[in-house]
Order: sequence, then C-alpha cells, then structure tokens
Amino acid sequence: MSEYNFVEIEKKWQNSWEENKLFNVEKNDKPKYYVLEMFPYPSGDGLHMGHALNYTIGDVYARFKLMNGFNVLHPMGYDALGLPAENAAIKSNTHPEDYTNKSITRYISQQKSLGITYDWNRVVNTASPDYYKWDQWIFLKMFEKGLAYQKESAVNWCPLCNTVLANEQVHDGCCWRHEETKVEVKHLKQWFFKTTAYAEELYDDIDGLDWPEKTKAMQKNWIGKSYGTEINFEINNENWPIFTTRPDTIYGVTFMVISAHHKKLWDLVTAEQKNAVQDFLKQLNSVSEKDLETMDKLGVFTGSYAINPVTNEKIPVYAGNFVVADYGAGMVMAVPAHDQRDFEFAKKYNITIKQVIDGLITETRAFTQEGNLINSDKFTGVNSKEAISKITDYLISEGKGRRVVNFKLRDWGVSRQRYWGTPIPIVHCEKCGAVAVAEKDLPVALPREVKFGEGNPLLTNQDWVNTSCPKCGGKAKRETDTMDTFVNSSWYYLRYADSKNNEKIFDSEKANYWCPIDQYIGGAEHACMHLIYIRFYTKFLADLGLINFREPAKKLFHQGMLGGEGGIKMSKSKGNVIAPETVSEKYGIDTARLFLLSLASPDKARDWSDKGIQGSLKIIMRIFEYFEKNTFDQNFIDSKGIQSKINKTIKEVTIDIEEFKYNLAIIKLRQLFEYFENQQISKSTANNFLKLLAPICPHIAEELWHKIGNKDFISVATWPKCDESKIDEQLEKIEMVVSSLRLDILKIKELAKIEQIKKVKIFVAPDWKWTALSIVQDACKERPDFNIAIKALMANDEMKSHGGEIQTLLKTIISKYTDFFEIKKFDEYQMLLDAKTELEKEFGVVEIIKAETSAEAKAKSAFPTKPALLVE
RNA sequence: GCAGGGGUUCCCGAGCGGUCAAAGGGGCAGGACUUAAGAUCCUGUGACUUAGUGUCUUCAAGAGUUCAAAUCUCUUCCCCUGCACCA
Repeated sequence: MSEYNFVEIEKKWQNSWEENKLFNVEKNDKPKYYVLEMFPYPSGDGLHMGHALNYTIGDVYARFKLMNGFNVLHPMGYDALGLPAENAAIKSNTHPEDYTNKSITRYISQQKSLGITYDWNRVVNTASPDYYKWDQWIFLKMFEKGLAYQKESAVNWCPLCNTVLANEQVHDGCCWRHEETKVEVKHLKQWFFKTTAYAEELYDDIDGLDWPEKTKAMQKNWIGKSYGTEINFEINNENWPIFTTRPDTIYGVTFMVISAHHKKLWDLVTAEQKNAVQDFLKQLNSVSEKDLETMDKLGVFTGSYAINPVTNEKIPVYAGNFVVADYGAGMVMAVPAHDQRDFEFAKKYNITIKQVIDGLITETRAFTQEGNLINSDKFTGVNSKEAISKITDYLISEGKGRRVVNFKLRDWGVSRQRYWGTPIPIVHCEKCGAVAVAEKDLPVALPREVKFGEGNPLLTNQDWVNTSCPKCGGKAKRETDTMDTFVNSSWYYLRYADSKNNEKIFDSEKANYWCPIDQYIGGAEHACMHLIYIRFYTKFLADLGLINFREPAKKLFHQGMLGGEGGIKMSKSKGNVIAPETVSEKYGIDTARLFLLSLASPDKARDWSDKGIQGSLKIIMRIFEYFEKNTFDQNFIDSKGIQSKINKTIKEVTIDIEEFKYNLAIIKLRQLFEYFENQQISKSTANNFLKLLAPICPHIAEELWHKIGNKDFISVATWPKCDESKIDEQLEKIEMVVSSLRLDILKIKELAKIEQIKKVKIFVAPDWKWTALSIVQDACKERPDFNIAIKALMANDEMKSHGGEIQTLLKTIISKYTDFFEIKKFDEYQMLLDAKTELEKEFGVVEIIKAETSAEAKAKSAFPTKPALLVE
C-alpha cells in the first residue's frame, strides 16, 4: 500500500493542470463567471498564510463554479508600485524595480504551489509601463473632462529629508528616519480627481449592490450625504458660505472655527495673532485626520471676526485642529450650547455659551436634542425641527443662504511626491502652464537613474525632468508628482479581460463579456477607499463609453484575518509569520487548505495553530487510506442509508459553498466520510464524494479520482446533482433511534449482568399527544401530581403558584406547543417498528409493546419521554 | 474622538426566539490495541443525579420584552477594522 506522499502528489497535479491548460480561459458558449481576489502588493517578505487563506477562499469558489458549468475567469496580478519598495531603496539601497521584480518572482512561485486555478496567461503587473501607460491614459481623459485638476493641499513635511512623508512615515509627530525631527505641515499644489462629481451616483447605487450590509453602511457613511443649509457669514468684508445641518441654532453661534489646514487660513490671521497661530500650527505635526481626531481639541484665535447674518453680532474666528479642511467650507459655525464638541471647545477657551433651545445644559453636557427655540428673535417658541426649514426659508428670502446637499466624500488627492508610482503625464510650460502629454507619447516611463533619500527622487534626474512643451515646443518641465497607487488598483480588474492589448486599454467587447466581477473577495479594510475608487473609475470609464456597466463587482465577500499562533498578530517583527511553503512541505497544501477553511467561517478571523493542522492531516490520511483499501464497483448498490446521506450531503454542501460557509461544508463532508468509512460504497458515490471534496482539497481529490479509474480531470468534472427522492430523513432518524436503543440495551445488559440476551421488550405510549394531555388533566385534579406534570411539560416554575385556574390556560398552551414538546414521541414509535428488524439482527427477539391507554403509560413510568426497556 | 463590526462552554468556533447543556475541531481524561512509545479506534468532557432520567448553573455584565431568550430591545465594559499619503 502506497503512503500519502503529498509533496509528490501535489506537484504532479499542479504540473498536469498547467500542461493541460485547464484554467486558461477564453470566451465560449458557457455562461461566464468572474472570481477575483484583490491582488497583492508584492512585499519583500513574501507571501504568508494569510494571503494563502484569501486566495484559497477564492479558489474554492472558482473551482465550485467551474464544476458547475461556468466559464470561470480567475486571474492574478500584482499591485507592484508603492511605498515599501521605495523605503527599501532608501534604507538598503536596492532599486525599487529590482526589489519589486524579485518579490513578484517569489510571489508567483509561492502562489503556484497553492494549487490555485489562476489563468497565468493574464497576469498584470502595475509597475510595468505596459500597464501604467493606461493609468496615464485615463488621467489624460480625466484631465480632458475637467475631472483631474490642481489645488493646494496640506502634506507632512520632514525638513531633514526635505521631502513629503506619508502618514505611515510619521511616528508620534516625528519623521520615521529622524526620530527627533518634528514633522511640519506644508501646503503644496497637488493633483486631484473630482470623485465628488460622482458622489450622488456612488451613494445611490450602493442600494443595488449585493455586498455585505456593513460594507454598504460604511460606504454610505463615508460618502456622507446630508441635507443642510449654506449660510453666508461675512468676514473682513468677504463672504464665507458656511454649511450646517442645524440652521435652527443660528442665533446661538458664538464663534467660528476654520480648519488649521485651510488654504485661506492666513487671509484671516491678523498681525497681532500671527505668532500665536504660527505656534499653534507648529504643534500640528501630522495631516492625518486620525491623529487630529484623537488629539485634544485645540484652537487659537485668528484675530478676525465674522458677522452673524441674523443678529449682526461680531463673533470671533478660531483656527482649530478638529475641522476638516475639505468638508463644506472648511469652516464651521459653532453653537456651544447645542453641540458637544463646540461646548467643550468653548469651555476650554472661555467663549460665551448662548442657549437658543429650551433644555437642560449642565456643566459638562450641551443640550443636543429637539426643543423649542428661545432667544431667537421672531423664531422664539418655534420647535427646533420646524425651525430648520423656517430659518432656512428666511435666510433664502434675505439672500443670505440656500439649501444644499453636502457630501462628506472629498476629491481624491492623487499626487505623491515619490518615485515608485505612475508618473503624471503632464508637462509644465512656462508659457502654457500645465499641458497634457500627447497620447502617442505615452507611456511617460519612470527613469531608472535617480537618487533616493533626499527630496523627490524624480527631481534628481534633470534629463528626465527637462523637456519641451507639447503645445508650443518651448522649454518645459515634467510633472514630478506620481500617482497614488490606488489609481492602479482602480481598474485592474478590467485589464485582466484583455491583459496583453498594446493598442487599447482593453477591448470593450472582451471587457463587457467578462466583467463586471461576479464575485470579488478581499479584506474589509478596503471597504471605504479602494472599493469607492474602483466604483468611481468604473463609472468614469462607462461614461467614456468603454464599458456597458457602471458597477465593478456584483458580489463582494470579506475574508477574515489570519492571526498567528495563540492569537498574536502575524508580523515579521514578532517572528511568527507562517510561510505557505513550510506548511506544504510539512503537511501538504491540501491539508493546509482544509485546516484554514475548517477553522472558522471564511469571513471570521481565525488563528494559525500547529497542533490544529494535525487534525486536518489525520482526516485526509484516513480518506486516502480508505480509497487505497477499497475498490469501487459501478454495479454495487449502496445501502439506503448511504444513498440518503450522500444526497443530503450534496444538497447541503452545494448550498454551503455557494454561501461561503466552507467550514460547515467541511463538517458535513467529514460526517459523510465517517458514516461510510467502514462500509463499501459504489463507484458513483465514491466519485461524488471526491467531487464534493475537490474544491477544498483539489490535489488529493484529483489523485484519488484517477486512482479509482477515472480518466478525465476531477477539477473540471461536473458537480454532483442531488437526488431529493433518495433523501430519507425518517431513515436517518431511525438510525439514530436504533443506535441509541442499542447503546441502552448494551448498558442494561452490562449492569444487569446478562450473559446472553434472550428477549428485548420496548414499551411505548402510542398516542403521546393525547396521553400527555390526559395525564395533565388527571394531574390537575389532584394537587400532588400537578406540579410534576406541569413542570415536565412547561418547565415553568411560576405556573406552580397559580393553582386550579391555570387549567384552561394549560390546555391552550398544550395544544399550541405540544408539537414542540411531544409529538415527535409518536414518530419515534413508528420508527421503532422500522428499527425492530435492525435490532433483531443483533439481539434476537425484539418485542414492541404498545401501552394502550394513558393509565397504562403512566404505569410504566411517571413520564416516559423515551421508550421503556425491559431486557431479559 | 467619529464610523462600522464583534464578545458562546478548557481553547478555536457553529448556532441567531422553542427539538440548546448548545454542531464540528483541538486539547484533556478513561478504555481497546501494543513489550513500550507512537499511530488508530471507542467513550467521556458545566454541576449533582438515573438503567433510561431529572434538577440546577451557563453563551461579556446589568436591566427589559415573551408562556419561552445564546438568539429580540436598552445601558455599560472590553476587543477588532477604517478614518482619506500603508496597500
């Protein structure tokens, strides 16, 4: 008997699948299905088990759909541009291109050993000019339509590196390379994509998506549609329209707060306040809103005053760290009496708190609920909810306000002052300004020769920077900002449809055939950013007429995170990263797949465990041995039990996999296997079992499939169909009854020291529903039994104390709930008759005795919820 | 801080109003097999109790709705994810 040599088996089938091009797809007559896992950033650390889990979840689904007769597109690619490659260049003097290529090579070899159904002909690599050429092409289209534009915006700046820092590179307000150097906030002219142009559609289309509800909720909150009023405040004779959802509190505005990152902040700062504001800004050493929000709410007076449009009061304007620069006007009207944040700010800086809604304001809490207006001139007495529209109407009639719909979503800042990104195809000409590079001149390729570590690397290659203007031919410089890497991942799924096209971004017909993605799989951490950008791009490309759909992914699934041994987060620094190759060598990748998927529902977090995987190996070895030991005959007739069990399993596993409940599918497969493990099964049942196993453990399924004489590949075999007529729930119940009776009999035999069983008598009350009722009725007449009866039926102690009046109630309850409690006892009686033969095989004579009346049933036992047994 | 999602028995995790002392796995304990170890198989694994059974205590904590709550509602505590230059 050969042993389970998983390394050899897995290699063999992986090669065989590749040689036979099993997973390379083209358009055909079958319905298409596009399964996509979010592509990885090829990090130098290589793939870890968490990636493997993600791809395996997708792979099981792709294999399942493939076997269900779909033409399945399941591609893989690399989101290869990004910060880590550049950090490696700075820290270890490796060129980002080399770092990336090395990482990709490693990723591919690791992924191939996972046995995944990727179509390796369609790989995309975003760092390749063949790919990012089309990122640049899209940029030009956006520029043409006015959706790509420049404006000033704040960045983290390290004066020592002389460069912009990513939020990630700022640690506690200091530079990642210079721990003593405080990061400064600087304003630079940067490129933006006008995502807000699609805000309404992005928001409205969420409802139509078959995505997790929580993700949809997060996107809605992120886009943040709100109806409000824009009110004109005058500051230094200039009009500032301020957005608010609470115009009802306009009479209570006692100060204004402008974002500390606002581009017009300095217009408001007076000479006397200059130093104070400068000092304040120095305290802000990150542009990350996360940092700002967790910091104390700080502010400083700018020296300017705004005029309240309804009261004409002069109110001070503060600069604050908790106001978002790009939302609304980047300034808020503060009503400390009725907003908690404003309240705390006012307390801190001793600003007047003016109450305008009747309600309780304490030392620590503002009154933020609904109420009647006070101190509000002609609106005094109006309910605050009504006042929202009344005051808005008034402001409109005075020409001091208007109704607006506001979105929290902001335009997407795509500029990065870094090397390893897609160059922005713009040339700055002294005369013509920002000019688009001609389409025919794309791609604007990254020059290899640059210096890292100080300033923007692209600026260090003057040959590349200096060019001529595409418009006037005069002297010009290239844009040295590159694009955010989210740009690359916003349309990659379309490129897979036609990944090698040199003429076009993709062939529309191909994209429309394969896309949108039917099932997208990736981490929940992308709920807001990536998953909004990809939707934005899809809508834009649809508007260009390139595709005929407006949403990228029909269905979305978030896999859970994989933690390290003992629940500790897997990380390089903790040294607990599990590499898939180590695992495949030790246990085989099928075992690893089975283990990872059996641990938890795919959307839940789970932890790696070296011990746990042994359990998975065990069951795989048992399956292997079972198929080694047995032969499978086409003409063998399965027992009714096996027929029922296999069909039920087919039915349930099909649903479980469809719904991503792989862990439950595995439990059912194990139970099926354990059921037939010591029996003979037919060839077709053996085939069906292996088919059910194939998506989860494809290699061993393929191996055993061939071993039992099949010639084609199980990976592309047809998924088994459930024959409902073979499912016999009654039979399964009987089996349970038989096995529990059997154990009971054996136990009695042992206890009673019976050498040889001569006869088994089983007593049952036939019409249990009726018997129970009559027992209760009897019991109700005589107090002593009353409690027993009621307790047994209702298990409700409260009932005891209410005495006789309860009888009527009981009857109702019993007739209503008897089904839950008692009716199955009658079923058991029927089953017993069926089970009789089964038991006789083992114990000789078995007699089933019906207790004819309730009195007789009572006599056998006070409350026999199980058949009474008498063994002689 | 804001937004979203969670806390289930020794551990990991199913369950998401009645058949729930709660699937499955792991661990642990006992038994079978073995010279022994390993592997494998069987049994047990909240407490007390019975031949079958029953009673009590459990699903983060507290309160509530219901004849009935792990499951529904509210409050509190803790954990995870995201917060726009990590991808």
